Amino acid sequence: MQQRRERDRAQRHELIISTARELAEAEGWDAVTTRRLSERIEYSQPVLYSHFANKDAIVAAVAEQGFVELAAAMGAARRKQVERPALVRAVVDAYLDFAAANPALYDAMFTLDIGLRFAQPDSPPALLDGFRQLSVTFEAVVEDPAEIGTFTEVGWAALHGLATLTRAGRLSDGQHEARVDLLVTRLLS
Amino acid sequence: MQQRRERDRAQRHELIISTARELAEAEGWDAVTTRRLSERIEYSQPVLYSHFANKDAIVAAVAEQGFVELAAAMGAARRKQVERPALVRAVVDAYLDFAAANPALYDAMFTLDIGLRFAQPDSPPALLDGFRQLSVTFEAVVEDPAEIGTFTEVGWAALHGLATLTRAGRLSDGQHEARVDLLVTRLLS
DNA sequence: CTCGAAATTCTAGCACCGCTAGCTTTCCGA
DNA sequence: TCGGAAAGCTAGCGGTGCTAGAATTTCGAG
Repeated sequence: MQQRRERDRAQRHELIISTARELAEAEGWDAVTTRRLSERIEYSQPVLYSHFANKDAIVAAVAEQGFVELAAAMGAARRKQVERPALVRAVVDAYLDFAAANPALYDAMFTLDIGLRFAQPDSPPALLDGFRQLSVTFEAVVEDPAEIGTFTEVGWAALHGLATLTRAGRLSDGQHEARVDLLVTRLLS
Repeated sequence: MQQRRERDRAQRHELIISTARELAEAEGWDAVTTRRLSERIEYSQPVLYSHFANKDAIVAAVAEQGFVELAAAMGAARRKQVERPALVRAVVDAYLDFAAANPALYDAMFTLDIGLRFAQPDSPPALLDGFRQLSVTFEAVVEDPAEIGTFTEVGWAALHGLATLTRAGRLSDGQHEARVDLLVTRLLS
């Protein structure tokens, strides 16, 4: 009985997150208002606030889901390729494809920038996992092991820059392959 | 007489832009509301709308100012250094220093992402100028001239990624130099 | 089965947002 | 000095995130 209630509550918690995500992906984050969101889940606004401290916390929950999925996508890509040059390329593609396929989700993770810190006790494990997926991928191409951390950060920054500038329409169309080729051959090999 | 009025009007136009910029830099773009802005310039809200179509147009005007200044900063750095490795490094530093020194301005240029397109007739010349500053800088380090455009886009993406991730506090502290070194030696040389 | 406290949910409202219709004031040439 | 034009303001619209307090539902004790 008590458990039944907690189960229902957890279910509604997830419903809020998935509904916010769908609405954002369909119409952008500006369309995700507490009114529209509460309407969609068929509860009143205050119910949202019994699950989350504020709207930012809802966005942060969506972002965390994104980090889990991004880490999984890179992990899957890594497991499919073992040879060196193809491996790096596969993970890079996985990252950029993820960003392109889930623009609103990627916004929640990076652009909207709720106060999610890295390398803090409160930062979600998925966030560190994603970083580690990149790190392990680059291990093969960097000589000095002490350099891996820095190398990963620079590689990640390059990927993030490509993802955001592409989304903003600020890079020339039809040159995507050429850019990724250049990045992988010059920086990541 | 008529001219006097036009001069006053142009002056107020600039006042709006600079006030918006100062307010954003001091308290973030969330604090830049039409009410607070009109209060600061000591006119009522509708006056803002006699100069700009909407609030986004004000942000876009600030962003354009940013593109002018960024292009100038890179140009100045380029003119101070002529030797090859130091040249690239100087321009890269100029870019990252600019982003770090003017976070709200950089947000207006890239993150807030008003509908500013690149390579369109309506895109401000300063925007193309900035791209050209990078392009000219990289000319020396890329063999195939046909590759310069792609090379510039990738280099720019890496810089943009570093700037945004650094601002968000998502890269490890105290490793900035190491990251820039790595980027310049591996990608941009 | 009934009652009443506790848990849950909703209504209604706050202060703020971007934006604008329409009134009031100021300007300036005839 | 006057009157039309230009300029600026007040007040308000529909929207936002968020919340106090009222209304409802739940559910165990008697």
